[in-house]
Amino acid sequence: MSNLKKALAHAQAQCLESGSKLTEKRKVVLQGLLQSKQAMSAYELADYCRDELGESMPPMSIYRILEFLESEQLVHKLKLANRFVACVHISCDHKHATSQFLICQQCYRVSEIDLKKSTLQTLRNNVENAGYKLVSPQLEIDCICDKCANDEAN
Amino acid sequence: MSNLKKALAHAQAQCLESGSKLTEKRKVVLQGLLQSKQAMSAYELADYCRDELGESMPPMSIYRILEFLESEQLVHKLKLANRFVACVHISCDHKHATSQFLICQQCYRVSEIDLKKSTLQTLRNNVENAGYKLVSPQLEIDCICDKCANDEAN
DNA sequence: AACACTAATGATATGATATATCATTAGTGC
DNA sequence: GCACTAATGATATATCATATCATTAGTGTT
Repeated sequence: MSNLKKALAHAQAQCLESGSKLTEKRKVVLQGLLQSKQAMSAYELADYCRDELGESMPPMSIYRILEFLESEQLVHKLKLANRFVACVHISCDHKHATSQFLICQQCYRVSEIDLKKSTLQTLRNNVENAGYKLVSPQLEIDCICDKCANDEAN
Repeated sequence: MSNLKKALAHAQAQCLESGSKLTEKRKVVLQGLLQSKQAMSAYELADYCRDELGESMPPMSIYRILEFLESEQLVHKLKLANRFVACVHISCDHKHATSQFLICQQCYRVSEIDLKKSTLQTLRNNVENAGYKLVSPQLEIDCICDKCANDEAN
């Protein structure tokens, strides 16, 4: 079974478990994100689904579906880039830790890596000392990927 | 001398030093941000300047001026919120460390606090291990401020 | 003062991201 | 087959941002 199929199967199972449904359209959107090498905007994703996956949907539907997928933790919204990525842990069974997203500001390639508990704890302390509460400890960081860095150098 | 005046004087001095000018309009925009309790979008700031400071400017000018103020490190752009804040260190003489921004996602109140060197180093290591380079170590975090948290509870 | 040069701002158009709202269709249980 | 709810479509519009060209204001030179 391909990674893609495995991921989609996992997604479907997870939706079932949470009492929701991974409809055909939702599956297509998720597939689009899974296939993409980069984070995509809703509009880019709409184009991709239409052109590459033969499923045309209005942007509004894409947004709604992304919202659904986010609520199922199958997709993450990156506020720093106004773009979306599939969760890398989509095929994992265990609950995953808080993520840290390294976002190439040039090509929108993204790495989702685990945030260490100790680092998270440090951040949380900072936040509370300042009179705030953490909402989403999702950490997004502006980076440049090695590939783009090399391209720039040349 | 009021804090506001002090900050503006500092800003002016700093611009002089860097060979640029804090024009009247730029000063007004900066003043708007300094007076505001929250981060503001460019359009909100345009309204504020017009309504409260009697200086009407097209949004395009606001964006340009914000870009200028950013380049002078007098203002920070918060990508997480698509909004702008005045730098809290605007009246400091020393170079300040990397900042961490705690952003109330409800009212856009923002705290700019220092990011500890050790935390920054940890993040930098994570990033490099994943094949990325840090671009802007400015850390923006989605929070909720105590006030909004209390309001919610009631 | 007249001129040339550059920096700053204005005006206008448009692009990109996102949300609100109402209509329609598809699925589900009875 | 009907009633109900969930999902999607259609349309409009809000919100954030940039591109581009025109105009104005400041500066230095003569």
